[in-house]
Amino acid sequence: MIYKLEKDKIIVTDKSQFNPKHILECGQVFRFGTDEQGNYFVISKDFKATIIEKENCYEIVSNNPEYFVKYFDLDTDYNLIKEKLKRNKVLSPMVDYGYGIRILKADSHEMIFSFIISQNNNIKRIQKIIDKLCTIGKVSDNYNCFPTIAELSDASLEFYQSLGAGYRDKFLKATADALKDVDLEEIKKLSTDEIYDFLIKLTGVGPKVASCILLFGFGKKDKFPVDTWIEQVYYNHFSSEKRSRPEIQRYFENEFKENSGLAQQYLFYFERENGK
DNA sequence: TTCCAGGCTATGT
DNA sequence: ACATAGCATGGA
Repeated sequence: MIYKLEKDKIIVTDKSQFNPKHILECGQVFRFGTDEQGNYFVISKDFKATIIEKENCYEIVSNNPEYFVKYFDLDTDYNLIKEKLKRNKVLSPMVDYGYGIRILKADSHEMIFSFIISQNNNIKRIQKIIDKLCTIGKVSDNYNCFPTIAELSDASLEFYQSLGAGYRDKFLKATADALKDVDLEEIKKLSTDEIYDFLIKLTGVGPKVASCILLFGFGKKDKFPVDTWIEQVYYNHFSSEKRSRPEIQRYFENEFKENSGLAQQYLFYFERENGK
């Protein structure tokens, strides 16, 4: 057990496998930042958490501690997984570099819209577009909740065009319409392959975006999304042999199996922080 | 100015 | 099934 759950906060007692900078800046979610005191905060769905560093622990202060225990995957021991992954000698130093990364259990429809926006885009602009999208979400405290599917499908094409999302605006509108009468809780009961087939039919969702949604929004930790950064880290550190993105994905998923998603995050974080 | 960013759709072969 | 042009926007 790496945490204690209290009424209004969580105490994370193992700093070796929980680091807010690593967790939030490795690109799995986009609604985060630092406050005036330099504390990281994150907004997910309807809830907000602020992470305060103490000498021997982190305190996660939030309006829903139970939600954030699941969100930060605190019942999983990442040190065991890290030992397994470090058997790969190329990955090993990258695990040490991003030692505090955890795979977040984010909201599924929030991930669908977030990663449609992410395609062929940069993280700074993705964050700005998502912030604007959230202005139609209800206000809680001093922040906007992520919009519900009803709010998203009620929004006009003109609204989506006002986000500065470029050509992705019509993808967002089409997906909002497609999800209007879908219960994602029912989709979650399907197999991974069946969920993938459902996701990839959505306009603006291809193999990479679907893999990200499965990994972060549906808890499918055996998925290894391949984007430009992963392509780069593959050629820089693993092989110079030319492979397509689906081939690179299969290569890594076969190498890292049920922990592919976490391995992918170490690689992505390392390359983004250290690559040019 | 040109290139690139957590790629996808549409349209060829 | 695989290859590639075009795509909106903004920052380096």
